Amino acid sequence: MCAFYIENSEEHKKGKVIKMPKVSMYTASAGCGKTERIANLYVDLIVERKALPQQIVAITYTEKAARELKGRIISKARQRNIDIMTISKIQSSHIKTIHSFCIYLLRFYWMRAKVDANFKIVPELNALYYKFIDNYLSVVPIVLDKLPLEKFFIEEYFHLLQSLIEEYSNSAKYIQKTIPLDPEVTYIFDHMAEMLDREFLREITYDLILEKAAKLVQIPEVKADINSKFKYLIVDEFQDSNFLQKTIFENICENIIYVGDKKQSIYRFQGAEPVVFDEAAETSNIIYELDTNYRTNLSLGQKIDAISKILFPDYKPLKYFYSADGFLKIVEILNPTSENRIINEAHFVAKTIKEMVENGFEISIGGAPKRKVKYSDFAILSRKIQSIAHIYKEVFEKYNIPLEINFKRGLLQQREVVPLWGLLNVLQNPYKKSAYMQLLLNPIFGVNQHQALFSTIEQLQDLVPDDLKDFISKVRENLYIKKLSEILHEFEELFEYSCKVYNIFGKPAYENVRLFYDLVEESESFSVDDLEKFINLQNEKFQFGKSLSDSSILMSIHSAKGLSFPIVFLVGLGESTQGPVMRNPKLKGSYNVQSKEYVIAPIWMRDKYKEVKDITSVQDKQELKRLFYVAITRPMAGLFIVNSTVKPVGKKRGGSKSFADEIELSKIIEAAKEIGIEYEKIDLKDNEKLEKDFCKSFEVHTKSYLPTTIMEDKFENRFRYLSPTHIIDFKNCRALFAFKYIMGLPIFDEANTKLEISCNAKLLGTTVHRVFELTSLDKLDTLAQNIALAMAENGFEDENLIRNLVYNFFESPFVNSIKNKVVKEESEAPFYLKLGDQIIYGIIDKIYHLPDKIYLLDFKTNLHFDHNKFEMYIPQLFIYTKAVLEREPKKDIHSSICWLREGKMFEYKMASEHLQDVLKTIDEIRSIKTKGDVLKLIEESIVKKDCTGCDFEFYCKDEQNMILVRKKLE
DNA sequence: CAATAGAACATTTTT
DNA sequence: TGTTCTATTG
Repeated sequence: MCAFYIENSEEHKKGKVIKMPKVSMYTASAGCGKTERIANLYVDLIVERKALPQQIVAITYTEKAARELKGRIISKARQRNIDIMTISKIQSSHIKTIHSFCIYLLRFYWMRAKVDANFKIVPELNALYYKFIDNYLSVVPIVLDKLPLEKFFIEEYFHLLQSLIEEYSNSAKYIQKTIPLDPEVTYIFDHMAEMLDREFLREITYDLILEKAAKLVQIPEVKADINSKFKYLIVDEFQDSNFLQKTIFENICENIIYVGDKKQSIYRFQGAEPVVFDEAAETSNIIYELDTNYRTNLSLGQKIDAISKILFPDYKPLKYFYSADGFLKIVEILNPTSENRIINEAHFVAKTIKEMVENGFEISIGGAPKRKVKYSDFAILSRKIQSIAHIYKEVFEKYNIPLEINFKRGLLQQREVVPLWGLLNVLQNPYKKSAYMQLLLNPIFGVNQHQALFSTIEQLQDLVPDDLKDFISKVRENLYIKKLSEILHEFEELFEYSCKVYNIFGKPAYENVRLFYDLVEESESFSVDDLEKFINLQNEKFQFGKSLSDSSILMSIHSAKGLSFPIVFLVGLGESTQGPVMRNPKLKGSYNVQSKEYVIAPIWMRDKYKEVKDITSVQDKQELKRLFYVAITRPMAGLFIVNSTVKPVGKKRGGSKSFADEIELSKIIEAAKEIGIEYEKIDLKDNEKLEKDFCKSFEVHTKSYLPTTIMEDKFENRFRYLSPTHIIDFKNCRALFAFKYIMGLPIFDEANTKLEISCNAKLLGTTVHRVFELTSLDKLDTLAQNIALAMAENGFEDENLIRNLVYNFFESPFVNSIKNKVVKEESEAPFYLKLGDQIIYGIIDKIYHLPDKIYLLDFKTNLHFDHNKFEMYIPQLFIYTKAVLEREPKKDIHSSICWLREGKMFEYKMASEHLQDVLKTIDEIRSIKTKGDVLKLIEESIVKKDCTGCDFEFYCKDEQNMILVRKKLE
């Protein structure tokens, strides 16, 4: 059993009486007034004095939904004459997304949740996970045996780690239900859960927020405290919850109200399953079914009902409150070639909207009398938005129809747009490091992450290609005089940026870049700040529900959820549903509805793996149907379903299925006549003119001007960056170097004792280093506090040991002599050093700057001093000294290693033979090019070495293992 | 009828 | 680079 399993509810029942929350549930099809009902429930609770605003938690899944719900509740409260004090309480109450509520809980109970109180949210914690699994696999390597050996070992190894991380995070969402079929995988997951539990993380992912919160609310004392705070929990769009979120809900308070619609569950990529909804329904005390639709007009509603019946066999038709007229039309566009498929679709949509507005087409919405349509009555919804946004923008411009595009969140964060954003920032802020990184760290400018990370601002400036450097300094001269769009235009002319993007990232990325250019032009801004404001405003405009001008809107189906529009065009049905192709992951998981388990199968269990994969693909297809359902239930008065396809030339072979294929649109078309749905087929033959017109402004250069940045030889790339440890290890033992850094072999230990010692040693090291990081010489009085903090963070318990080591340093004569002279202090200072072609990076524990001198210190916690060991560290000391010398050439630099056990410091004297030695070692490392070289390295090294105590002696000593190693290197 | 060869396809959604 | 479909082969 995994450590993250929560106690089984059976045991709960047998043991002490645990109060289960009282659950009521509202299930409501689209348009049946869910939000309205929630707002009423909320206000009722307050009016009837059942709870205060601060005692009610209302949860949604998107920020937009949270804002909207809060707005609704407040306006309801005003209507009901609730006093202004209470309304202001509502303003600041817990009406928020599940994530922001959990963030609140974690920060409030940070000690119990074991997170740093000021944790930051980051996209991924892969480095941490890698470290954990790596530790584990070095102890129990059975999993590794299951990897196929045909590929070079290290690749397979990293691929395995990646899959483990991925599936570990996924499975955490299926609390109580995860079954890794392979016992070894179970153990690894256990290990990871344990490690994550121990750390006081300073950075945390969205998924981890929920995991940590789920664990937190199950701690009895915490639960009691939370329960005393909150009386009611209301969850909107409950169908989008996963098991983990449900667990959190069940521990917050005694009264839960779930509101949702199973048919609208479209967040499987976040672990939401319709089954979560079913389960909650089973345990709820009462289920209310809302079946009167207040959104859609009767005649349209009935047609949507008929289609829904085809999608979901057990679908029940609704009652419709408004009986005004409505229409539903399916249009199929048959294109001669795939080239203009989307463009033609956009033309059809634009043309239809134009005609309807100009002809004064009349609609009635929400029971109001008939009125003429305007542009803002139309919404265009698509499953994929970013690949079509630009095309729609251009086409609608031609028809002179204002179109708002509900941008994919973070166009500015798209990898192809980031360099442009970086460029604009670089122009205005010559000393902003992050701007240079945005500009350079991508395949277009080809600067490596490591290289930039350890560079100073000057070095970064040097990494800018010469022609771009010239461009930047030229543009800076008339900054704020030229519009940003003009600057970008020149940039594009000069560097053909969009063409490069097209060649590297493909068409959708290219279109994003054009979209960005268009936006910049539209904004007419002169400064980055203005541009940013403009783009944010574009986003905001729609997020608050009402557009300011009379314009149609294009948005994704996902973001249209919960919204309604007078007339909807559902487009993009002809787009393929095939996703990006990747290597098969080593583990795959899926929720098995029959067995009610989330099953994780490794690739080495071939049959099970296939089974799991099949389940996933079936569920993916079901979700597409729900997505289609969400789209067709948005309109109030009219719906166009547009499917733009390519006429098959001859017989079709292979390929992917489109959205329309997957939801079996053909079945719906078959039944169209019977239902009374209008159907039109547009067979395009001579739409040549549109194509030509469009392509002129859309020409794509195909020639690539990029140098190839990827070197042929993998080893070349691997050792472009070396750390001092690499060099020390290589000098020490070549076999160790090969095992550790080239082959990525795990470390074995026959007895656990050795492991425990080394584990403790590592822990001691990180704890002590953390104390040194926290403590600066001018604030020595915080030392005791820092020790306590570091120990809590790392879960290290031997306080005496830590104190000894730390005081050995801080009470040393050295510290006393410099204490009052230090002008600047740096901890864990990263550096980057270039020796010829070689880039070396490393981290210096401590740097003390005195007016005329600089002291570099490296702390050793575990080793006792002897002279040989000092010799061993000479390359490291040389590199440190050299790196700092380059930064501060005029100062006198003293580098030392500080053995904390004895409190002894040993100073290094720079010598030219040390440079020669390092260069020689680098040369040797860089000359390793083939597997044969690696093998030679190992064989030569083994003969002459005594390996006692080495982490890798397991390999060298055992002939059987050596046979395996040789086989891998053949 | 079953097995196999080979061609065609393609980058999403959100906190 | 894996999947999925069609055409071909035995």
